[in-house]
Amino acid sequence: MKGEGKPTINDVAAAANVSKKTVSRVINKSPLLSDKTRAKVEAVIKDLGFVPNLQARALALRRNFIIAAIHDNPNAQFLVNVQQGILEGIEGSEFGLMVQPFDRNTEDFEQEVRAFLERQRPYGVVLLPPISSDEAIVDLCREMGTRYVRMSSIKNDDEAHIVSSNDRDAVREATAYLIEKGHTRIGLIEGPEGFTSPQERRAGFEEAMTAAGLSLDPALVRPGSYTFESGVTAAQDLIALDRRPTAIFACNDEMAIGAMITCRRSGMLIPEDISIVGFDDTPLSSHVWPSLTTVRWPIVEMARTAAQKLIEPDDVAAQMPWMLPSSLVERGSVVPPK
Amino acid sequence: MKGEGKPTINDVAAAANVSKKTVSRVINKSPLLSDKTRAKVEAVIKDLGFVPNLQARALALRRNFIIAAIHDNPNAQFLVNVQQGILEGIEGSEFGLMVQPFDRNTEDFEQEVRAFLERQRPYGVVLLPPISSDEAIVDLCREMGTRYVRMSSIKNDDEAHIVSSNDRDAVREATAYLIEKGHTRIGLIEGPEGFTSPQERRAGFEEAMTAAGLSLDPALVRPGSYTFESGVTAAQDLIALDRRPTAIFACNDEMAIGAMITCRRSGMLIPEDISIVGFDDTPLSSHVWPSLTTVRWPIVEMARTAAQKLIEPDDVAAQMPWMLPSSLVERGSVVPPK
DNA sequence: CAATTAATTGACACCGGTGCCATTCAAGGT
DNA sequence: ACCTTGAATGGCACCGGTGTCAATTAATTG
Repeated sequence: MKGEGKPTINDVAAAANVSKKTVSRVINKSPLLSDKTRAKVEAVIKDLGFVPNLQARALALRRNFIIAAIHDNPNAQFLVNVQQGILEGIEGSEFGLMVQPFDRNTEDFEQEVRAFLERQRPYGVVLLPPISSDEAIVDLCREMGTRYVRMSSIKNDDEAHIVSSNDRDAVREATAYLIEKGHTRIGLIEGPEGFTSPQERRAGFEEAMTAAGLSLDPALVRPGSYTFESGVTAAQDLIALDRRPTAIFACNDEMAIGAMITCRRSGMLIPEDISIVGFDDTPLSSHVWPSLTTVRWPIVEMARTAAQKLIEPDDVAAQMPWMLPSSLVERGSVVPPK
Repeated sequence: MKGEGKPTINDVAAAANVSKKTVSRVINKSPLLSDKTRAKVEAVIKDLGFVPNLQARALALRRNFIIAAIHDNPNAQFLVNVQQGILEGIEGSEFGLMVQPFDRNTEDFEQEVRAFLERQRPYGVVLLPPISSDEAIVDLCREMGTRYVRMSSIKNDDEAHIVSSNDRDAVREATAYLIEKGHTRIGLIEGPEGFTSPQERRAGFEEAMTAAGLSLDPALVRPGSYTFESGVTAAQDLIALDRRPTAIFACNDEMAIGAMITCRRSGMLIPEDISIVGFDDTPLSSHVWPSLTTVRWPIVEMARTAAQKLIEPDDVAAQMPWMLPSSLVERGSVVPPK
């Protein structure tokens, strides 16, 4: 083991006077190995500063030590939180995190994903919403034998490869909180159609209203698209009503802040004249004035769990929780109605 | 090439009736190959859907097809922009993007970086600020023979491994813009000490003031730490002065918005009573009211350039630009003073 | 104590490519 | 026509690990 380069398994084997296979067993924590040999080899490994070459292992094992986060243009804060969570999940392991966005609007979107998976052969992939609800991609993972976990808001099939948040419960709780404060005319700004998460949020809202014996006035339910502008538009509609709502629940923070600014611009005081609740707990929500009461998605926890499920064996992964709780973050944008 | 698994170079070689080495030459675009053979092999590759195994190549070439972004807790938007840039830079290549944050405050920070580099052996790393100014990490890369590019705001030595933005020019331009509008008493909210980028920004500010024959009133220069709160504090100081500034230049958007909110809360109108300019062009800056005039860092371009420099040969990389222009984004927070 | 059986360890091919050098073959020089 | 030279390919070891199965050694049993 003279030379310049990093020591290899052969150097270790020679120095410890054992076969390379035995060294391999040590670094793989194989149980069929005498404690004496293990100790001897470990000492040599430490002494030489040996680090197993992941590329060689990847070749032999046919799987790379990489977890890939596959996404389609989610917002920055979300993406960063997911990355943080995944990194927490793989911390202490040998895995690395690879990030790969795709544009679902291109013709050969599926081909691109396939090409990526074939090239980098990640050990597992975390599918971020909204891509996580694309069944074609899930099929692709299955077909290629790539482990995957979907981040989503509901468990839409019986498979184990999913982590979710209980948006519905959280929104029910948030709405109940408004009702408890005394609000009865509550506006709802919805999310974009065709996705499960806005549906769940709306369902939670309805459940809370129904449970409290309140009727659902269709005039108080406005469409939205998760954008600031759509929050503005929806809020303009709501405050133009004869009987304005005394509170608004917006299905995400951006719309909530759009609504907040719109209300204020038309002379209303927040929260005195109208209470507002958002969803997501973006950094924005604590920077606005008054700070926004909102629901916090357990994004980091979900991502961490997803990553852990990927690197654990199937039987262990199946034991792990798949639904993590969202929680209400009380700030300054809610008071009882006048 | 019956079987289940993906076709390998051997399958291609057999089907094309050439040696695997020849196939290797084709996929490496080697020039010493007859066009006829190349065409034949390429047809077979396409026919079989052969994708070279990057892990095997990584082993043989001793370098992984991965570009790693190494950072220490930068903000979310910045991080995402960098990722986007790097991904643009490696688009069309076989490279993947790996993201790895480190905590510079831990004892064995350097060891962690080393362990990461030894394990994953990325082909190249992009060092994000503020980690990019850590010479120990740069030395580590050099020692390990890992290619690297530093994202930073000035070129502090004669090496080629750097991409920057010309903060100084941009701030000079932005300040000149304020002066041109008629402002003469301009407040400056600085960035944290000990980093090069705030120094450059301040220098640009001073250059513009000097060039316009304006003196630099020390009372108008307030410290800041790039946080919302520090912007609030600095603005409180500035508007408490007997002769208030008619404009404020904040070294980043967060502080600018902190200043904006502080001014408004003490009854001033923006921009009528005071003009404000920020730096960074965060999404926030177009969401506040009035929208913030700011300087846009060429983050995406810098990251793209950095990635391209990594995957190109040295002589090509040396030809690429290393300083990209920041630019002033005119919005609604600046008008001439009353 | 010999015969089994279980626990350790080693030999060797193989994962799928690339580097180095030998070989083949057509073209150019004399 | 013979020798030289260069272009186009092939052969084979090697990158640094792992899987399979055989070999060796230790422990157990009748």
